Amino acid sequence: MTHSKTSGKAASKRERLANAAAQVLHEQGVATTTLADIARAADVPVGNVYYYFKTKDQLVEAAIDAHAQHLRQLISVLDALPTPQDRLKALLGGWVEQREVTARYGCPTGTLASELDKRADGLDANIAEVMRVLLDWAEAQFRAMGRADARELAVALIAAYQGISLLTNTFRDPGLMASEGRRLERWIDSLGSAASSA
Amino acid sequence: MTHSKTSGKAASKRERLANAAAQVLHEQGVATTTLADIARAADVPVGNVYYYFKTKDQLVEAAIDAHAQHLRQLISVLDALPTPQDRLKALLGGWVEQREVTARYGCPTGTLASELDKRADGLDANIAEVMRVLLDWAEAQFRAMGRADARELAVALIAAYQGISLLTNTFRDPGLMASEGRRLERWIDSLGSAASSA
DNA sequence: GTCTATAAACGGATAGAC
DNA sequence: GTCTATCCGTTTATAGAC
Repeated sequence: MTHSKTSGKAASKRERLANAAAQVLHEQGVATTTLADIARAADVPVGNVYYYFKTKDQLVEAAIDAHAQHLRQLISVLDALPTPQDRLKALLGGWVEQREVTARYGCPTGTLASELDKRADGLDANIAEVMRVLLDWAEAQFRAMGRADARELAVALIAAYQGISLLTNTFRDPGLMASEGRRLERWIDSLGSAASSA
Repeated sequence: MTHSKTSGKAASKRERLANAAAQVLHEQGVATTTLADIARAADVPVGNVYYYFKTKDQLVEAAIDAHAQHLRQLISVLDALPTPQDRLKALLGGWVEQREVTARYGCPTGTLASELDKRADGLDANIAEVMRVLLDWAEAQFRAMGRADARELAVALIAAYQGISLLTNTFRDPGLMASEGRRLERWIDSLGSAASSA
């Protein structure tokens, strides 16, 4: 391999491109984003991009990897918290904190998943994997709370987030995310290890 | 105006194009869909499209109108049912029935909203309006159930649908929609005119 | 009103100089 | 390893014949 994954000093040009791709693809979507857009954001000449990524798809793939990396980091922070309720609520808190960005551009993972599912390339499997990691983590929290229906609850929680992200974005209204965040918090509180109040 | 909105007999070429656009844009997304794709689906020669729609955006707009029309029709059917609970559950039932299509292509309105929000054109306002009609209708049902937090519940319901549509599509798993549909049905049942069990 | 041929623009990708 | 110039396919959109 020609490129070391992480050089000791500043981000390599390859990393700069991957991170720029993650950001610009989130803001503009993959369809409307040109290689020139990404190159400009990374402050790299257009033609030079092809030295690091042979196709646009490889750049999209690198952006997904960047999101996956970010998710792993988030999870490791959450896992330091004492109870599963704390961990889930901290996840919620992060979503609400990001509400302004979400109102403008939607959920980074969700919008990407939505767009990639329409394309022929196999990248949809990559983004599905990222989503599955989050789903599995949430399921583990509900299971730690003693819920037998942990998977269903995890699906409901992530779906609630993806859905409210879409509405927040569609109506450009961060308040929707804030309000739904509070509702979900009450919902988590209401889930003892007992009843199955849907 | 040159074109009558509805000629007595078969769908006009303009209508054929609008309906073909609605379907193909759902299946492929606006970005990857070419005018040639829509023209082929409508069985109209490519160049001729421009006689009816001056730009691709106008065709997208017509597709959104078709979705709005479809929604109004659905609502008028639901409104014939006796109780708000019946009406909401019938809405759920329709979503679950469509789960195979959703697994393949996502929610028609949601995927469109997600994609249009990334584009410079003003079409995002059009699709937001469609979403708002559904939201307002759901709110009216919860209000008829005596809930003071009707708007919040309506947002939660539509968000749940949009979110589970995204997951159903991402994982190509219709079972997710079926399972979440049952959960939401129990949730609606649990909402008396009394407690605010989030 | 309907359709064909083609112009005009754009964007992904490559060749090759430095 | 870095960058410029350019090719080439695709797609939107138009001109104009029928």
